Amino acid sequence: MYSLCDDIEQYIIKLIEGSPDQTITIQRGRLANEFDCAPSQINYVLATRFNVFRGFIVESRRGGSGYVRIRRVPIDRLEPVVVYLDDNEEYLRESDVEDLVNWLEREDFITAREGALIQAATIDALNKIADLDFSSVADRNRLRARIFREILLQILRWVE
Amino acid sequence: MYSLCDDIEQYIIKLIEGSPDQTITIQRGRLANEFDCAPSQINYVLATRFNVFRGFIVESRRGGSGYVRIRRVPIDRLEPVVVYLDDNEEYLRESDVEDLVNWLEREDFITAREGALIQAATIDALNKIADLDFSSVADRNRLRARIFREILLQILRWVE
DNA sequence: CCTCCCTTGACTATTATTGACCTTTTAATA
DNA sequence: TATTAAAAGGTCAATAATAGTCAAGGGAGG
Repeated sequence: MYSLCDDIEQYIIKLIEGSPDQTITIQRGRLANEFDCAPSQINYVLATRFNVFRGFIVESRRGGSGYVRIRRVPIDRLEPVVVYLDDNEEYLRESDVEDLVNWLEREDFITAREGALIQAATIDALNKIADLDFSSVADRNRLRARIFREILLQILRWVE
Repeated sequence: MYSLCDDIEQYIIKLIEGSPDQTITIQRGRLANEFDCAPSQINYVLATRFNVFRGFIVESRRGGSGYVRIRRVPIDRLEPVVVYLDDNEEYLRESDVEDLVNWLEREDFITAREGALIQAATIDALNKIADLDFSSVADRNRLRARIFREILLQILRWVE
């Protein structure tokens, strides 16, 4: 079954495989033109085939001489933790953060200093927003989970 | 994908790196002439790439023998940044965070990876809390500043 | 039919570039 | 000295060039 989507995916993958650093930089408009499709089709392909969970990261810039950069990165065992955070958003207490950070350190996913940074962002900072009208425990836990989640995704994406 | 803007930026950076005191003095008109562009283009590059958040200070003088002086400023302590965060809480936009993080990286206060973690916590995470009834821009900026601030304090406290 | 992808297009957001007009400083000259 | 022209640089708004988002519709397989 023919699919434009798959075509574009294959095309991009070929480009990446042919690049020395597993990174390509393209222009959305030009690519859309080559495939004679709507530009947003490219976004669809990027969102469904080149997201972090499939081991790619995408950066872009709008405006004159804008671009889309696609990079292949190795993925590892962090994914399940992200899923856990998604499922348990409103129950992520401070102590849970501490446990997770300890685990991440033990598993050598993060350095001790990075662990300290994470705790600063998800514990200390959230203890100092009493004035910000954001007091429900569940909401605070959710906020904590979102911050933690994004940090984890960042670790997942990271390549030296 | 050619970008005049990026070209001018690179050119200026080269000049600065080749100067003994990280300072260069140029003439807007002459530079604009070299790049065959509108003089105000130079102002645009200065405003977007060489502002304080990115660690540069620009001074200038008009009139006969006018000039534009661009200086890369080292910071030796993080406290001024923390003070800045306290004073400008409600105006700390995403782009300010990006610029500050880049600065911190260049000054070797943080690693590139730590920079990525900070951005995850203060940008990505805050873009995903629309449902958390926490939508005022100023409040969001404040929250961003608090998180950033705690992370910085953590870095300040950190000893290997 | 129903669902899940795919595909499109209208609308939005961001970044770069240019040009018209304004301000400041210096230098020549009345 | 006062005036004025020339030589800088500054500001701002309009336009162009990208990319992003979102909702609606289409079609193939169950």
